Amino acid sequence: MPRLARYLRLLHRLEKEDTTRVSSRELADRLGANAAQIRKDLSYFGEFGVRGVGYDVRFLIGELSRCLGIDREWTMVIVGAGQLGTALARYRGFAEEGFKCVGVFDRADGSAGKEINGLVVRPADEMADFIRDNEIPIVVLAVPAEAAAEVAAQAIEAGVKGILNFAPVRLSPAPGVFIHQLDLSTELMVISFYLSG
Amino acid sequence: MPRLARYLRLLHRLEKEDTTRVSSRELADRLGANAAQIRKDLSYFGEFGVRGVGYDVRFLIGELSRCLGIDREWTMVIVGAGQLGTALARYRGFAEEGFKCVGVFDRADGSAGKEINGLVVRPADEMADFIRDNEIPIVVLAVPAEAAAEVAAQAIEAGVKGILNFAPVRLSPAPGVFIHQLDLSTELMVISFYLSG
DNA sequence: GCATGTGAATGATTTCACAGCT
DNA sequence: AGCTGTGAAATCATTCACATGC
Repeated sequence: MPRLARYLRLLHRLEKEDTTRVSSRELADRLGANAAQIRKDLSYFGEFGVRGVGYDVRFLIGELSRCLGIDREWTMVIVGAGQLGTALARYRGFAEEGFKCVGVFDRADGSAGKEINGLVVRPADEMADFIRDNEIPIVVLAVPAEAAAEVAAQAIEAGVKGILNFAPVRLSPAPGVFIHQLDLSTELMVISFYLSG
Repeated sequence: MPRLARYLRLLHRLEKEDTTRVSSRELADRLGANAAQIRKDLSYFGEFGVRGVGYDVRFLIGELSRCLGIDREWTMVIVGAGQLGTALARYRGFAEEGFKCVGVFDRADGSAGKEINGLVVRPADEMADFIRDNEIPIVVLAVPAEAAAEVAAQAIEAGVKGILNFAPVRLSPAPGVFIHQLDLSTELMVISFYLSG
C-alpha cells in the first residue's frame, strides 16, 4: 500500500515537531484524506491506537516501518548509469528510507569506470554475479526500453525479488518477483490529460 | 487515465513494426491486461474500432493522442537543478511525447548559471515572471521538501495549470490546477512492502 | 465468423455510522 | 466526551457475456 508510506512520512514530520499523539482526523486533514480510511488501513495490520485517545506517534512509526518492511536496511543495485540512473544513485531520499545502493552497472562501452557517490560503475555483464554473490533483493532499472527486458531477465535469474522499472516497457511477470513500473513520461501525460480534458 | 498512455506506447511500437490493424485481444495479450477493459477504456472516448475487424493502428494513435492531450506540444519548466532536476531536464522521453522543457530554475546560490541541455539555469525568483510571460502550463517540481509548498504557490499564482511534484510533501490543492504527486522513495517502499509481507 | 461496444454482474475500495473502550 | 476499530452501505472499477454490425 502506497498510502502507508505517506502516513509514515507525515508521522516522521510530526515527530520532528515533537508531537507525541495524533488522531486519525488530524492525519486525514493534513493528508487530504478520509479519517475512516486511515483507521481502516492501520487496523488492517493491528490495533495501533487507543480508543478515546488516538495514536502514539513514535509507536506508530515503529509499527508502520515494520509493516512497510523498512525497519531494516535493503540493499539494491541500479542498472543504467545515464542521466536518470546517475540521479537515482545520488538521490539521498533512498538511503534515508533504508534503501542502500551498493552497485551501479552500465554497458561496458558506456559510462563504465565513472564514479558515482563513491561507487565505481561496473560493466553490466558483472551484474548477475554481483546480485548472486551479495544476495541483492532489489534492482532499479534505468536502462533504455530496448534493454529492459533482458536486464530484468538476468536479474531475476540471479535471484532478485523486486524490480523498480523506469523503462517504458512492461516486463513479463515472474513468480516470486515483484515488479513495479514507473514511467516518467506517462506521469506527464496524466497531467496533459487533465489539462486538455 | 494512465492506462491510455500505455496503450499509446504499445501502439507506437506496433506502428514501427508496420502493423496496421490490431484487436483488443492482441493489445491485451501484449499488455497483460483484459480485452474488455481496453475496449471499455477506448469506447469511453468514442467508437474507434470496426466491429469484426479491430482497430486501425495509426487512426487509434491519433485519437488517443488527442484524448491524452498530446497532439500538441506542451511547454514546461523544471524547478530545482539538483541531481533529479538535472536528470529530468536532460531526459529525452519528455520531448518525445511532446513535453518541451523551456526553462530550468534553481535558488540563486545553487547551480545558477549552469547550462543543461542548452538551457541556462535561472534564479528561482525569476520563475513567476517567466511562467506569466510565456504562459507556461506545466511545472515540474524537483526541489527539496521544505521548498516545495512555496514554489508551488508561486507557480500557481503565476498561472500554471498542472504540477508534477517529486518532493515528498502533499501540496494543497488549488482550483483549476491539477497536481500530480510522484515520490521516488514511496515507490521503493511499495516494493519493500511486498518483499517483506 | 469475428471483434467491437456495452448493459449486467461481479469484485474491490471508500465512506458512513456506530458500538465499544478510556 | 473523544477517538478507535469495524460491520454495513455506498461508490467505483473490472470482468463477463452477448447483441450489434462488418
